[in-house]
Amino acid sequence: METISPRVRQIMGSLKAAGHRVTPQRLAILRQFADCLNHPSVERVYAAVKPDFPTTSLATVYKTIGLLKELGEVFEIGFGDGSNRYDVRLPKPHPHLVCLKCRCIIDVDLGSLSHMTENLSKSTGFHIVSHRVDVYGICPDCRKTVCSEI
Amino acid sequence: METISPRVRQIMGSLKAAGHRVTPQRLAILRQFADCLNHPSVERVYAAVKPDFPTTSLATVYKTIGLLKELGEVFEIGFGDGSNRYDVRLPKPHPHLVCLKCRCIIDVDLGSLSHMTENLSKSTGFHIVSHRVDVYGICPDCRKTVCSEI
DNA sequence: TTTTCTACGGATAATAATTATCGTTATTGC
DNA sequence: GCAATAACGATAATTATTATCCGTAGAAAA
Repeated sequence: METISPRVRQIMGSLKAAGHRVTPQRLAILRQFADCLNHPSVERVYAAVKPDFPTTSLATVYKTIGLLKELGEVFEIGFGDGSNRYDVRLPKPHPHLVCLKCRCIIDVDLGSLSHMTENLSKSTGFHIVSHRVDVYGICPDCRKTVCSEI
Repeated sequence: METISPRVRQIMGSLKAAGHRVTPQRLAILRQFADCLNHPSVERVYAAVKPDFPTTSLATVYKTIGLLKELGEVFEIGFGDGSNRYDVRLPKPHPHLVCLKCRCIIDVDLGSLSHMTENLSKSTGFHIVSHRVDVYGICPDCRKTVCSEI
């Protein structure tokens, strides 16, 4: 389809406003990111864009993500084992629920986090900039198949 | 000094119970980990052990940490940029307060996290295994010098 | 429209943290 | 003390990410 979602249009404006070009490759990456893929890895974005732009390089995906990070339009969820995931739809710190088996990531609303950071700031003297809350477990789908895979 | 702290003694028992040897190198790493260094990186542990055991290899530090992870005696705090930190004193998931400038890490008590995971389990069907809460900011010390460094 | 200038894309090399390999050494049980 | 084997240490391999470099395409000016 040719329609461009509001979120993609918003990011396009953000790119232009910062003096960057909106190239076909970038648009393709953006659309996958914002409309199709949920919390994807770099590899997944790369694989999704490849069919439309067979010559696309991994480097281009990395560069585009770097640009979006700079503009604050993407939020990076880093895991220790070198498998970063990205969130373009809600590009700010928020709690995640992560399945340890299939690695799916679900956004959850825990509320009252602003109070938490306020209290922390008072009690420790830190200037709070950001936060990260991850809860790890096994998702309902994976709980069904967990035994058969051992 | 030659005294061995209760925590180090506990881990020594844990190692022996699992059929592993307590070698001088491992003991040196353990003592730094459990008694001296707070949330250290691998490099810091390596540097601290080097004076006592000049021939120590980075590989040995990694292997020892891997062993302690296996035994559940160390908790790994992974950052996306490939700079893991470790916690031997309190080897289970807990909230951290991280300074974005000097990278110091402080343990904080936010309470009521068990209720949070209980509610999450009910509302999402996940089997909750672990969690991670990180709050990022600038620590009081760094706030004093932040301007002079620009 | 043509020219120019520069950002961008793509291939590949470089980097850096971690893990694996392998011969040698040291520890433990007998 | 001796044999079996776990552990050490040096180094190679691996992997995600970043940097480099050159050719190209796209915007702006003439």
